[in-house]
Amino acid sequence: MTAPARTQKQRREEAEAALLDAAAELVAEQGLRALTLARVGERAGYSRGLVTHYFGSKQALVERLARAAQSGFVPGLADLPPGPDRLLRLIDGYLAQQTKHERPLNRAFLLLWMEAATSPDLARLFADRTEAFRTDLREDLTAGIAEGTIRPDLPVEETTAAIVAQLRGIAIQLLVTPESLDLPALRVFLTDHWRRALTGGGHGLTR
Amino acid sequence: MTAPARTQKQRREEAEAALLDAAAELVAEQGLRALTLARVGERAGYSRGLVTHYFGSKQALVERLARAAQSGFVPGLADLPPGPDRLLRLIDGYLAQQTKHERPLNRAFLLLWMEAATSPDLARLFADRTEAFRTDLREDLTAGIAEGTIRPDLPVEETTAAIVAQLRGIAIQLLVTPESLDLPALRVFLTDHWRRALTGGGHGLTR
DNA sequence: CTCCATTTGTTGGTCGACTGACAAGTAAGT
DNA sequence: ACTTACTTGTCAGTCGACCAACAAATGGAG
Repeated sequence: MTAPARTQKQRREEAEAALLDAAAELVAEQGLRALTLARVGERAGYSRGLVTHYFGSKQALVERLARAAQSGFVPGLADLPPGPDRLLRLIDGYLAQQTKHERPLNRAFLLLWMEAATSPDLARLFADRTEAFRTDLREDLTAGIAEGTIRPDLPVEETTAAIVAQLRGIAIQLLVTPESLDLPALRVFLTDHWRRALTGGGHGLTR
Repeated sequence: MTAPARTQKQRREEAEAALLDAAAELVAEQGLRALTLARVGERAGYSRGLVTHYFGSKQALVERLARAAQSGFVPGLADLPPGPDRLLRLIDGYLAQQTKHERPLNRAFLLLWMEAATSPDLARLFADRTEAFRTDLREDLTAGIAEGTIRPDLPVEETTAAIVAQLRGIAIQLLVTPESLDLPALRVFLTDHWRRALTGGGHGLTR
């Protein structure tokens, strides 16, 4: 056997990825309470014992999953310079992301973040992600203030907190009762709403 | 025994209230996963069997608890007539409520609402409450538009959704990492923010 | 290159703990 | 007496963890 079908490294990585995918799916579908080691293993196409063998414990699996779930970003924003335009596109992009049959990791992120309310371990993990989110917004706001396109008396900290909370609040409401929100209309409304709020007047921001 | 210390009705009602209180405490502390029939009974000062006897099943207990948790209102608003002032006080009052070592029912409400994301039964229960919340806001907005204190082109539906989501998003963030938010500053910011947004200009609403 | 000892991947059995439900029993109120 | 409040015993199911075993891959010695 000089040329085995799959090397050990491959086998391990494939299995580990499959297990994490399965875990994300389960959380996305039914929340943490549906995440049992047996289900993860079997949905991934393996046996129930493998998860423990690789991740050590259920808690370790959840932590790994939580880290993996934090990678969700709004695409197409990296090229934009910080400023109000990027911020508005971030808002719009975030909301747009919630509509498309959300990838499991997207749903899993929100559900795990909610679980963090009653789990200090998770809370610590998610603090970073939230802070990174707010940091991006902070950059946009300070850049806008510096270039004069955002009113200088806008409270930066409070604004970032308000935006993050609003976006996540909408995302959660969409999880609970999707039909109670008109997401396309909300996208239009919120971009316009924040455009007005940042400039301080009723005028458009660009042009 | 012609004069018993407590009548049967009293005993039942006391016990039932104690059980519901205990259930709310448990959910507030650790979420639904900590809500076991045995714990509820024993924390309430009874035996583990009583919960089933009164409520029939765990699901029935959770539903009762969910209904009880929906009674949280911002006090001191009933006397105000619908309009932007009442709306702003509702926002401020809602946020103020999140600071004071939240009564268990307050926390329990949010946590159960989050659980509703992965539990259709709960989702149905909470749809009403959210709708009632939004209805109040709707009344304020339409009244303000009618009396001319709110800009007439404000999209009412989207605004109510945005406010509810924002308030709940903040409340959840406070549950997860309370220290990451400056609540007093947020109260000031948000009332001012919405005052501006409703009028459409940078002017104050009253006076 | 090949064989074999060793490591690593993977499985299924099993144990102890916990949980919800129920039923049979005791005590208190009517 | 009889109903209602309340407790205790118990059962069946589920779960996380550990373990012993088999299978596949690896690497070094001949």
